[in-house]
Amino acid sequence: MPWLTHTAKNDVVAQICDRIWLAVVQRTLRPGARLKEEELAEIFGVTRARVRQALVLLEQDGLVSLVPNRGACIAEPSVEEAQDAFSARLLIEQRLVARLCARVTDAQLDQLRDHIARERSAHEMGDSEAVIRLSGEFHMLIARMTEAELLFKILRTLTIRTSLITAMYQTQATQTCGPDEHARILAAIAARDEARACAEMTHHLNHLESALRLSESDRPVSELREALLGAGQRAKTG
Amino acid sequence: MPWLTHTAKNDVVAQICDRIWLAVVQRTLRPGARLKEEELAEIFGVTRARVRQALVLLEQDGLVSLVPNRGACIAEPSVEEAQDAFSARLLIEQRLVARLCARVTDAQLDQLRDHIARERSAHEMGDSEAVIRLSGEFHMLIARMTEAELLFKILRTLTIRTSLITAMYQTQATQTCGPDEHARILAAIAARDEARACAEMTHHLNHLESALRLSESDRPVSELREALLGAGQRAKTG
DNA sequence: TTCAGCCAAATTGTTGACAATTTTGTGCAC
DNA sequence: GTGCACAAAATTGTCAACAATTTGGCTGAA
Repeated sequence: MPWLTHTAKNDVVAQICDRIWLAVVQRTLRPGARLKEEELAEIFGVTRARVRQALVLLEQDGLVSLVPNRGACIAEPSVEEAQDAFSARLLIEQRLVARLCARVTDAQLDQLRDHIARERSAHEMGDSEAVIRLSGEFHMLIARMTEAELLFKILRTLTIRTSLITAMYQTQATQTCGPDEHARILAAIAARDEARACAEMTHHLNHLESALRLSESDRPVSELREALLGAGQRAKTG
Repeated sequence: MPWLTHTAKNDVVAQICDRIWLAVVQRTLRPGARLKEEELAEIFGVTRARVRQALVLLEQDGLVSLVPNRGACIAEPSVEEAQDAFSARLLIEQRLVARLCARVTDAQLDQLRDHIARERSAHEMGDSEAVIRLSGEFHMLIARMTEAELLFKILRTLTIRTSLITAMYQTQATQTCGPDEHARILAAIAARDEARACAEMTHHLNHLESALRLSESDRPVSELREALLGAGQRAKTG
């Protein structure tokens, strides 16, 4: 079910990746959390070798940072990295949505409509896990429909990155983007209006980013320095 | 020295990756070539585990295809995949070069000039290995200078892909792009002319792609079917 | 008290042997 | 001679024990 899955098969390693990713976006696993191989191995009922493979894959996706001889932990993307990720994602998704406008079929439009309906349903039922999953899946669905395999792959890793970033920098205000903006994107695609679709996608991603604490003024106290120097010092450095 | 290197450290695995990549771009290892783990392990004087790690990384970069229980071989990107790769690379590099125009320093310009000089030198001396390496490095240098870490990473894997594609589909006519087009790109960057820099980069990449046998009419006879049916049959199928 | 040095515990990295799978080769029936 | 079944070889996948590295605490001297 999860869309993150690396290989299509019933791969144990891919399942481990998915579970870790899910724990991160659900904020069960906080950024910086230590990931001990043996512990994970026991949790998932596999050997350490499998866990190790999963960690390597997750590092490639930027979800965990892997330091030689010192183990793995959930990555802590900086504000700059966060902005980079959104910037890259915008570039890719603009291209994807434009491309889809030119080639989308009616069947695909129905599929997208169906997906948004499911998003709405999950939203109303308050199933936050489904909301998160489906929300990401919408973007991946568009990517897959464009049949640009490479951009699809790139977007997959970028989505993983932004998932982590969202989990890390999110405010109480906006947990996830509602399905409404997705609907607007879909409408533009259905109208085969490239410019509008691009604009809606841009708006959507900018909205997503702006709902995070990425400004200088109110960063989260995740960084040790900031946290320990306290508010008094921050005025000086800023 | 090689710019492909995955991790900055003196990582044995990264070296294996580089050696394999180099063998591919030098056409010593042809697409489709079988990569037996034990064989590689013996060649590089390492254990199979290391080779395995390298193969996983190379698969992520699209240089080798890895089939469960059936081993690894040099990937054989289809024409569609080749076009996708160039298309994606164009998208990324346009962005990168535009971004660099806005932030390039004089020192960086000197560095680029110096690089092109080395390209020229290698070109004149007929050192084809250096030409290939430096040619790729020029693009990576631009990417690094923009300080967009993510786009840099993405471009790295795209460059690996296009290296393979070039090796696979290249004609006798153009082995590699000469340093002249790089010089034109640099000139546009030096003039801080975003539009022109983009255009030059676009021209350069299109030139690179158009020098390959990517058209329907004359595909390489890499596929077994094509190769063994012979020219007589090809007329029928085409 | 403080800090360098050192030892012990915990954790990661590596290896080689073993299991599972696929491929290749052989023989038998038809 | 052809096709199928079965066995043997080659190759990949997995594992658990062992080695190397780091971390934290302890001791003892300045």
